[in-house]
Amino acid sequence: MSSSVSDFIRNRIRDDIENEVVDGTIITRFPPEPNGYLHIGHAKSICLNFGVAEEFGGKTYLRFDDTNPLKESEEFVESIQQDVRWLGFDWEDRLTFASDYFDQLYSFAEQLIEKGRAFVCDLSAEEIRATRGTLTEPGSNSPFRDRTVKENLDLFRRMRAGEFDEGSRVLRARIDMRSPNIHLRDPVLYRIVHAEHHRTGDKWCIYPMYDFTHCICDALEGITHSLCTLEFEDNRPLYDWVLDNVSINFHPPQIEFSRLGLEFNVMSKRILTSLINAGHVEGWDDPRLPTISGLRRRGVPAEAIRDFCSRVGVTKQANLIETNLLDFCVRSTLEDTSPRAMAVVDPLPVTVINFEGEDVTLEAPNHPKNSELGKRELTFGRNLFIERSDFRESASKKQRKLTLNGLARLRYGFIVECVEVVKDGQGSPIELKVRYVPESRSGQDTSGLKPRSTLHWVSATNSISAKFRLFENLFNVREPGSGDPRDELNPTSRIEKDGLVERVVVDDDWERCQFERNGYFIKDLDSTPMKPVFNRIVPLSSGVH
RNA sequence: UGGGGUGUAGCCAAGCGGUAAGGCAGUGGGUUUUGAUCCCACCAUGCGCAGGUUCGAGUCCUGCCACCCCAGCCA
Repeated sequence: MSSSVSDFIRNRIRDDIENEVVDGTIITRFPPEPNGYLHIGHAKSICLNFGVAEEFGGKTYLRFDDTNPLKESEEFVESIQQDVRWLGFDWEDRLTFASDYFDQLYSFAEQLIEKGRAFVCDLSAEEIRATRGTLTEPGSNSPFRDRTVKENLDLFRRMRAGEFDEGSRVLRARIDMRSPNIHLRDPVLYRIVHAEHHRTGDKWCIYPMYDFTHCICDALEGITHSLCTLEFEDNRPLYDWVLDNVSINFHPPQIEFSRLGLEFNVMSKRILTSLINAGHVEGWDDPRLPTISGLRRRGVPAEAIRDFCSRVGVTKQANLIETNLLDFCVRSTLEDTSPRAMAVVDPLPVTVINFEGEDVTLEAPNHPKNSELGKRELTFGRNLFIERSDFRESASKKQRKLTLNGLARLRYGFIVECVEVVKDGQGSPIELKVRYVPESRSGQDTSGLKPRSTLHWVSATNSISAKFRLFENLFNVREPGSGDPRDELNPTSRIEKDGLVERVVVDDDWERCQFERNGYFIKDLDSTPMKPVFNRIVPLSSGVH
């Protein structure tokens, strides 16, 4: 029941329990609008809401805030549920929609009218804007502000009945056009939208606004702590006003925290959508995107995202988290559990000139520490491949390269000495001729040689060709989103390589694994039986600087 | 220039009047057949700035400065 995590929200809840300001269990909610896919910023909110409830023995609702039929769809409702579930959270039977409450919401609106706290306004959107005032000047009252209750009720019912055109009338709260808080200047509560709603169809042609809906839904569901992001701070007085002026005997406190910022990434649905539409990325699940579906396809485990969210913490401070923290979380959840294999992303052919006859079968553990992950066989023969970048004709002792006339250990195999470099017309190596040291076999090495580098490799007989996708930041500016995306995008955010992978990885359909020295990879859904495709989830951390 | 917020290390973040936790990053070292992992050590005389109160201030008071959010019939 007590938690190791501590932040101002959990402290507040702990106090509320102690001081008995809440009775019964803690109830939270995650309330997305189904107008896009979830991203890692939502994950922060999901981990907070579900996490808090879990820690205090409470419950969490998944509530879709579906009050704007123009932007919402079933596709998003489904993907959001999938993402929340994948992240490891369970709302059980507490799946709700703001649209479930449309009837109740409507009668609360009539209540407001009856109390003289709301009125039907015939001003156009432009006129409302013009009379709202500015940040420094007060607004002015609508000429329709003092209509009688009877007239307001009649008009509002006719709005609902579909007698009026979109934009011709709205229901407004009657608060204070001179309030320094612009949200309190007679905010719109209902607007006319003649559109099909993904759940309620054509039952309604008037739809409640967020400020009217959210607080009432919270109250009806008995949400004990309504957690939202900082930009809603100015909405809080309106949240409270609505609940104070409607007959509901429950009033959740709204508590705001700062949204997640991740450097070199954008969370804005608008920008994400435009990146997809402009073809800069391939869809909501592009592995370069910070969307949950993108991270999942990238290979990031849900556990790593949860760990990340907990390490980031919850405060009111604006933040821009470094990507290295996410990378760290990914590596540390993968380190102990991922089997190892070898893949050569950019192959350089190697001929073992003193090797004759049948291939030698070697054995390699699938994990250097965790023997439960088993072992596999490698075959060593005359034709091998190493990473092109692992060879240099000459290199300093610091650089762990195979050099001409130098030695290197082929991991779990033999020590080889490079005796000749075959080059193309441009002078770049196209083949290495090496001699292996027969008595240097891994595990029974009697050669006495101590080469300073160990290289990963594959043999022609036990590898198959594969595509590797290596990712970098999608953007090359820390805080993108302000300029033209084309100037901010990283042109090398996705690099594709044709290489080779140990065939056991494909044959046995390994899920995620570490290709030694290259990073953690996962098989992508673009794979075909002939050509597997691997996404690099994250490279290994590099000790060289 | 109105209102609402936020300022503690490169990035996060504890701290609740008693002498600056922790994580990531970084640096140095050890182990290592992955430049991985793991282990050890180092990393703020300093808490936006300036005053004040106090035996004692990141914590209280006053003034200033910087940054973020708000003028949708979006959420």
